[in-house]
Parts: sequence; C-alpha cells; structure tokens
Amino acid sequence: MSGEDGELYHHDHGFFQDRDEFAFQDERDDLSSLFAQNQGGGGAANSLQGLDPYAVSPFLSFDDFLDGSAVRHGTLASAFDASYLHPDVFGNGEITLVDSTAVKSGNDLAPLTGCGGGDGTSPVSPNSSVSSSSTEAAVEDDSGRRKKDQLKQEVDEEEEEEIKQLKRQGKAGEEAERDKAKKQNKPRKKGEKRQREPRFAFMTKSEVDHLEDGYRWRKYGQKAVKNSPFPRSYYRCTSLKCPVKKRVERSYQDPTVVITTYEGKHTHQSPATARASAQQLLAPPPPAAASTSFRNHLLMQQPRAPSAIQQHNANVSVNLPGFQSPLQQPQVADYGLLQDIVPSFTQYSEP
DNA sequence: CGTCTTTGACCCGCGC
DNA sequence: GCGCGGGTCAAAGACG
Repeated sequence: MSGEDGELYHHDHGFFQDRDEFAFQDERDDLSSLFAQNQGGGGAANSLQGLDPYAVSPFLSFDDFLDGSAVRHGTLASAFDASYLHPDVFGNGEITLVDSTAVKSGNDLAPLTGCGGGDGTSPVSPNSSVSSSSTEAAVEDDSGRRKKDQLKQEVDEEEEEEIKQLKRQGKAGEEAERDKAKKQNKPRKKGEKRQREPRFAFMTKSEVDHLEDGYRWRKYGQKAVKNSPFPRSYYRCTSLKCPVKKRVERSYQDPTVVITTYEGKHTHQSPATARASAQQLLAPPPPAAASTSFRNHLLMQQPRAPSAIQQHNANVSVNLPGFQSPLQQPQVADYGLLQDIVPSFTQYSEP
C-alpha cells in the first residue's frame, strides 16, 4: 500500500497509548461514549481530552469525517488508536471507522441495516461506538489502483453489455468471457479521473468474522495480511451490478476485534429491509407488536435535531446531519457508502 | 442444480 | 528491473 498507511498508523500513539483506554468497552459502548461524553465528560471521553475540540465535537458528523472539513487528517484515527488495525485497514488512511462492539456469534447487524440509494441504513451492531475516523472520499491521492479499479468497473459494465450482445449474436459465452478477461488487462482509458468510493470501516468485537448486515455477500478472495496471523477476506455484494465490496479481517492487535471495511454504495435495497418493508405494507403491526428489528430500524433512522442533542447529550452519540428519516427528510446528500452505513448510527440512545 | 467458498494464479502499483 | 504486497479472477469443490 501507500506510505499513507504508515502515516495514519503512526497516529496510533497519539492519544490512546494505553490500550485500556481504547473505546472498546465491551457490551457497554454506544456512539455516545466518544462523542456525547466528550461534552459531558467521563469515560472514554477522557481519552479524547487533548483532541482538537474542533476535530471532535459532539456535533461532529460522519459527513465531516468524510469530507475532511472538520477533522484534521488522521486526527480521530489517532484518537481511537488505529493501531488496533493493521495499517492497511485504512488503505491510504482515509476512511471512516466506526466501532461497533461486542457482537457475539448469532448476533447480527441485519436489524439495523438497510441500503443506500436513498433508503440508506447500515450495518451496525446494537452496541456501537464510534471509535475512529478519517476521511477518504475527499482526497484523490490514492494509488492508481483505485482509479484503475473504478475505470475497470466502468469498462466492465460496457463490456458486460458487449458480451451480452456477443452472446445474442451467437458467440459462445465462454469466448466472450475470455475476451472480457483479455480486455481487463489492456490499458484503461486515459485522462479519466474517477471519484473514489468512500470507505467506511467499523470494528466489532465478535466471535464471527463475517457479520450479518442484511445484505448478501459473495466471498471472492482471501489474502494473508502482512504482519498479521489473520487473513483478510474480500466480499462483494451479490446483487446484480451492485458495486459494494467489503473486507473483513481481524485486528492483529486484538484478535477479538473484527474490522469490516465497506466500500461503495449499494444500488439496491437491502433484502432485510425489503422484507421488513413488505411486512409493513402487508400487515402493519401496531408499534408494540412491531418486531424489534423493525423498531430498531426505525429508531435508527429518526432525524436528530441539534436541540435534541443538547437536551440529551448524554444519550445521543453522534450528530449525522443528512442522515435523517427518509419520511421527513427526503433530501439526503450523497455520501456514497457512508449513506448506507451511517444512518444506523444516527441515533442511538441508551435507556 | 444453483449458490457459495476456497485457493492458487495473476495483475498492478510501489519502493528499493 | 525486481520483489513485495494488495486486490481480483476464476476453476474446482462443497453444500443445501
């Protein structure tokens, strides 16, 4: 990877030199542990003291993380001890990282997940806490690989059409596929700058590597990670034409921690969400009878007004402007993947 | 039989 | 130029 890995990696000694101070507080954490408490003091917030108050504001949003407007590069990453991650987890160090802790086997993220493209919700465990963040989307200085991949994807779509046409024309599908494979090795169109997909990572204390998040994934690769005994798995969303990928690996520092990195934006509805929505349409249950999953889903999508934060700063964790209930706030800025992932974090309060 | 995982091969960018 | 490492491909096998 690029040298930026190292850059971010080095941040890890910034604020959390003592691992025990890290945001993981098994089974207790929520997003507020790092943001609201920063306002109210105590707990993990203590560890945030010394952070640039602008960088870690209780009103800081993931949006800000992504666009880099409010966070100095790597600041939060340092705050949350990126050393929990293999340096490469961050790619170039521009990634939004959220920690959702304490997922045991059997737990899944599905109730809290949704999908992008407008109805975005996201994978998150019920016990979530923001752990670290840095932006990725705004910076266009990654290695050429990403550009290449994006170009490749674009070209692939054209080629798929081409292949379909060839098939229609009677050319053997296998041959067409081979043609495509050859094309993949030829130089890409020049001069095309493609925007990178934002990546969004979260850490989960989990016994299982691949957490259920409501989407269907196909594993397409696994690689040994340098300096880590744990392999990294590569998954792709199985939905047609959905570009979303995710990488799953265990922290080499803390094997109980699973790091999931999402990349891209779902172009379809989450199967889980679709099911829930269908159930709602067919037989809308009274609130009391609604499934926990669905209620959680709705809860997670409630809009949050700043005033609410101020009034309930002990409960509300992270302000995420833009991630508001689709019912009330149809205008959601396009934050790519983040849009898919973050709404689940937009409101989480403890009883 | 369709779907998914496994796994070795391959490609590419980067640093030396 | 070469080696390394990350990421992807795709054939083969497993599974339900």
